[in-house]
Amino acid sequence: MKRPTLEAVAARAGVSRATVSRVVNGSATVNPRIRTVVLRAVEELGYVPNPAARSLVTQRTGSIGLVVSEPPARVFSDDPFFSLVIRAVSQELEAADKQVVLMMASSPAGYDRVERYVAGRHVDGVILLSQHGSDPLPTALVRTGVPVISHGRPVSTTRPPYCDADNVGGARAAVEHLLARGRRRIATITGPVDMSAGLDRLAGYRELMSGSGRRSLVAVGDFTRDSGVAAMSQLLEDDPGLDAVFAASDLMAIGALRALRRAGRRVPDDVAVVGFDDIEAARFTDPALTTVRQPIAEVARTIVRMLLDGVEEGAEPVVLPTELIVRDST
Amino acid sequence: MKRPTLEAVAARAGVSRATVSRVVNGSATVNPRIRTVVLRAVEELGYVPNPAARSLVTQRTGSIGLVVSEPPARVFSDDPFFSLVIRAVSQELEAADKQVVLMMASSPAGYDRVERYVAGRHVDGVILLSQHGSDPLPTALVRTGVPVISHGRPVSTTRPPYCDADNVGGARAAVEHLLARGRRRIATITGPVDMSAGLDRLAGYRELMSGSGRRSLVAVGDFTRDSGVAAMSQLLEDDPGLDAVFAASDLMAIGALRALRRAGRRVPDDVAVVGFDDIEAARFTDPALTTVRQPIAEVARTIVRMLLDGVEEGAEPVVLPTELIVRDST
DNA sequence: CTGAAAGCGCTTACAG
DNA sequence: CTGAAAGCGCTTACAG
Repeated sequence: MKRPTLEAVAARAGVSRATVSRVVNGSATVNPRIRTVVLRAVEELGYVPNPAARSLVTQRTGSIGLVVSEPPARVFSDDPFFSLVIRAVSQELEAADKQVVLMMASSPAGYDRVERYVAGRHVDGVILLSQHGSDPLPTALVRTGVPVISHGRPVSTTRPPYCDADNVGGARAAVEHLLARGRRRIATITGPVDMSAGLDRLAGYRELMSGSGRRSLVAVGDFTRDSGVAAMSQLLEDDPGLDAVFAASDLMAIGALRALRRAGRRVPDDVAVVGFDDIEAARFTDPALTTVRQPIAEVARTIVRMLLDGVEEGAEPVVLPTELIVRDST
Repeated sequence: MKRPTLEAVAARAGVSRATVSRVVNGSATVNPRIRTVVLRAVEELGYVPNPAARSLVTQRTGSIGLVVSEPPARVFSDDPFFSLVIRAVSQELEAADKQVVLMMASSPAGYDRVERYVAGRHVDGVILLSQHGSDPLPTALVRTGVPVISHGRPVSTTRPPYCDADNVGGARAAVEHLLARGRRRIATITGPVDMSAGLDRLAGYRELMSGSGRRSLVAVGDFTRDSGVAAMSQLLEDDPGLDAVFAASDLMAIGALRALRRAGRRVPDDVAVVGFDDIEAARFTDPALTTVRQPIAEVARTIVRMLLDGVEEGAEPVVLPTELIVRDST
């Protein structure tokens, strides 16, 4: 069962290959009568254009690479954030009739593979997700000449254009809220300190703390629940009198809740807890979690638009506002 | 900045295009000395093969489509199960040096788009995830002639080869455990009844209940937390004396825990709860959740192997064992 | 082991 | 508006 080619359709319709090509690609300059005949032939033969042949001549593929730069053990691990981002991005891309090629990279071999793939022009553009400080990919990919947009502020020396949520502002709002609630000894559990989301949320916290003349109390986490448990236990040991904690992710906040429960602290009576992300699970904790919501879909939409609009290196980044969602944990 | 072609490399190395092609593709029949020269030229020019040209002649693309057939609102919503599966599958695929094209389909337009893409031979094979009863995609994709393997038992009339976890056995083990713990009025919260995972887990429950001469007590859910809350409330209304519930997903079990808490029932004292999946969150509920673990990575590995081995329609399905993980909720 | 040549299936100036 | 023809960048029998 060989697939019919343009040639076959042309023969059947009694026209040239060029004409069939024009009809298939929706060119305006085709006689309506002929168009109808060609369309019928396409239909009858079940013709579907060969994408390889097409992109060989057009030099475009219609695909966009979504590069997730993470230890594979974590990427999708259990963190809904990535999932939500990936869904939002791919939805936007498909609305623009682009296919999404999902690439995970987490090892030198993985970086190589992704770089080769992009350099080989398998994709017309790349969206970079979740980069860490040591990540060689932003630089390598920008060097291929393929358009690159970063999801989240890049930490690499190469700075592709990016869109991000307002992490600093969100953290600020969280701490402000805690202060307004009368909390005085406010700790934070940070994200990975080699990622901009981790860094920026910490910066927002520190800014407000030092601005109000208070001492920072910091424990480092990595966005996972388990790290939230460990960090909270550590904080309790460092300052048993703390009365609030701002966790840089909801997952870590969930871990913190568990550590607090184990330590016999009541939330929010003894310790208030604020998370970040507003994943669905935040509504299901006991007590329900106060958290900072990110405009995930909007960031995705913006990134796709930037990529399709051909935004160049050096362009102004776009930073979208976050929103504090107050529930029962504060 | 034009990309160098095979031609350019050949010129630089002083050999024919055919020879360069052989070297690049690792053909054994090349004089080692020549190979070295060619490799140097490739290096100096930064040559990367053009995939479109290559696949135009080889008729292969090196890509595998991962088709997720779900309302976009749910796919990645907050359910880590999909994420875990997608990660596992793409890891296996990349180990086999295949690229992963992620395709979400949830509307007639989406189905069409996916079908055209596959029919256009953008991919060498397709893995089908999460089909619902009314899903036209299995049939449409099988008809394209592209190899299709299903993740999970298909519910369509067309039956592509598949690999699945032992859903029936897992449900059976959950109910057996509940019976062994002395529970007598055991309810279940089902998954969507147009999906095989929902159907099979319900079948396992029913089988054991009727086998032990008990009446089934069923509420329908859709795998989400919210549906777990609603279903549990319903069950409590239907039979206030129930002493156990088997939820067909951990997320629904989490919802059930919340509904039970609200209703003033203690877990496990008044009501024992068992989930299904063993996602990470199951360790963080209060009390920690007893659940049925699925071999997600193993299923993924098997599916990829089946696809690459060219398993044909009509082949024996592979069903992998599940395992009961006992924690504090029973 | 190597090269000349055909051919994969399209698109797109260029004429007419 | 339509067609003949060149060309996109590879791979692979086929000779030698």
